[in-house]
Amino acid sequence: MATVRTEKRITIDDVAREAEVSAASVSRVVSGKGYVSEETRKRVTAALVRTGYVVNRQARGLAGGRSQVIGLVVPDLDTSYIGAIVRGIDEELSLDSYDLMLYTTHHRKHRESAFASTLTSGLADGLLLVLPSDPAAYLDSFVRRGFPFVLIDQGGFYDRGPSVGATNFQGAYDGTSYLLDLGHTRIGFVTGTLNMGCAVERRRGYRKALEDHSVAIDDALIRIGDFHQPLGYERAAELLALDDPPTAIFASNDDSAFGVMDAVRDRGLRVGDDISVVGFDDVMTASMVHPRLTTVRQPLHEMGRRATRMLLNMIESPESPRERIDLATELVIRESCRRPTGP
Amino acid sequence: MATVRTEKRITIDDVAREAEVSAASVSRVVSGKGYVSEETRKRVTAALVRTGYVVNRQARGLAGGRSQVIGLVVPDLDTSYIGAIVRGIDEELSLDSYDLMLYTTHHRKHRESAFASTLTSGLADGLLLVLPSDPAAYLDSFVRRGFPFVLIDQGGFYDRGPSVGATNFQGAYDGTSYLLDLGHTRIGFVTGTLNMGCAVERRRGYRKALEDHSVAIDDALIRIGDFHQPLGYERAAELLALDDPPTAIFASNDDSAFGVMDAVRDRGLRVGDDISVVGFDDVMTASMVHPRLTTVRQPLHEMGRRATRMLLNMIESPESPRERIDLATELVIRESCRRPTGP
DNA sequence: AATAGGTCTGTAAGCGCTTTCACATCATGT
DNA sequence: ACATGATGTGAAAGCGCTTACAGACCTATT
Repeated sequence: MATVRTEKRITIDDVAREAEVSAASVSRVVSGKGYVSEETRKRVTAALVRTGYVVNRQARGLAGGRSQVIGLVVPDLDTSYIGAIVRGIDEELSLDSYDLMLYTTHHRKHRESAFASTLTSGLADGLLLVLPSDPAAYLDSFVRRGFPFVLIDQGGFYDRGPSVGATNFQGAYDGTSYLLDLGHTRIGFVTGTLNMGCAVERRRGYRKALEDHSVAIDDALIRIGDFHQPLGYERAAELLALDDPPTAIFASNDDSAFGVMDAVRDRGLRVGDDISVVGFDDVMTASMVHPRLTTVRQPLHEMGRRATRMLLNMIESPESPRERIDLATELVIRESCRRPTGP
Repeated sequence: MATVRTEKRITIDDVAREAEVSAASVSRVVSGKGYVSEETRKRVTAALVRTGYVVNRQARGLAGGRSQVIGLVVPDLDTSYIGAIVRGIDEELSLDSYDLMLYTTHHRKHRESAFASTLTSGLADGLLLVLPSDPAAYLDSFVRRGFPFVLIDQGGFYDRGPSVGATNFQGAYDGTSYLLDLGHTRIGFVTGTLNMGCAVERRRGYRKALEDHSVAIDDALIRIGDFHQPLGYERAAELLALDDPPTAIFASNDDSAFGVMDAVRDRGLRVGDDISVVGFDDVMTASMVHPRLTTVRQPLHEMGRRATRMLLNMIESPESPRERIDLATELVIRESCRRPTGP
């Protein structure tokens, strides 16, 4: 007898034979479009169950249908920042049973464009880009070719495509204002990577808040960071070593803020009591460190969802208008800030 | 004039026409298999460049070739633990220009099997599963159908498939021994999720080390955790509230260890000086907390790479033997442990 | 000189699906 | 009674690619 090696794959024709209808009818039942009589639907559904049919996505994609795949390009997977966004994307996608193709650029720009061409050549129906390093030429080509895409947290550099972001300026403004209202006047600021729009916006928010509260801007208090903990530590250490050190430090994201907290502690000071610290993002860890970090919450999860919903809409109805939305940030007050102790 | 809406997609026939050869020849040049004369190769290559052709993966997949996609199923993306593994996978994959299809189960088991059927129905050439919650029936069906897959860090529950993991037992043994050698005899242990093989193995390593050092096992010192920070905090708090509290605590992973550290601090004790803490994994943050965490390093990145390489081999040569490998862990000594202070 | 085999190429047959299209059938409005 | 349109169905044409397959042309080997 022949050895049973790989069970034969069940195709739409098998189902059609089983239900004694044409493959076209099966297709109509499965995809839910076109006219099908109640009778036929029943027969096919039964046959579907009996055979255990699973549609072949490749064939479907090829035949002109959607591939039901969307591509996601992210810089990396190391931060829970990305994790939160992806969770949102994921949720929304599974609602419409789309699949996710993941591309990690690791900040190497050439990979972004390489992915772009693969994905648009039939593999994906649309593209989500998180923090694209420098919204390069390929985005324009998407626009030209009418290929659906949405930028997430791209922060203002590329303005010809739909995007969802957060109110970075306002968030930083709020965080800084909170510190000012507490009575701080020497507030250090650790920026993010300044070739990213959001980082620039946050610095702008910080500046504007000081201005509005008639506090002079001291450039010595503004240090350039990179959104990561080690450099946050470094910058905070520099800030604290100043002759006239700040009484509070606002970091451009939580990761940096954790670095700042470490630096404060390593200098023998207490976070909160001696030096107030504010972060940005509100990643999960922010509420787990001690003292729990006061931070500007970005609705990352929601950003993921909204971007996905937007993309899915664009795919459904290509004529829908391209939006650009910024979700509201929110100051989350915890225990890392106090009134400054008088000299 | 007709409006230019979407630039016509360039197919293999376009290239063939441009190079004045048959589509078959183009295919042979692109895929690099079959005989092609130098002359033809040149012509085609030139045409390829001129037209900017990108192969349509769906069509290639359908036509019987590989889809050049591998599926990855992970529980979530919140931890840098997964991030490290994915980075390894990613690296190895891009070497062979494979693409990654990502599925996040969020620990919901039914999603695992749903993904399994989608992926195996033509979408992916192989599957990588990180920490499959409970290596269920679908794995058996993979085996039966000869569908290539590799389990990552699955830790011993399913033994019919190839896998790559780490020496969990030995790692825990080493960590515990280190603490014992330092002079600790009352060593608390916070387990991971015990329905996971690795968690069980680590507990076993802890026990064996005590045994080998002739230290009695006190079950009151073993608390069940879940690999996450909050429960780590909880369990450590319980441990420290004991009448005869431990002088050291070994957490089954770094995340829990961070919780333990917080609990120690919140009880007014110093990590290291008063209570030694050891973790497992060596995620990036472990070297960033204060004091820096002594931990058992798992080569996560390497695990990702090896698993991927293994999978790719299986895809290439289906007859290659199925391996099960465990990569060595390594104790990384930092500042979170001291000799116990005598009473 | 005859045969064997390697090299190279194009034709054509699908892969599994969706989607016209043409053709039935049926309820409705006049 | 008839046109009208909505409803339902299957045959067949691809989607863009890979891969036998067959034929043509070359060496080598007997």
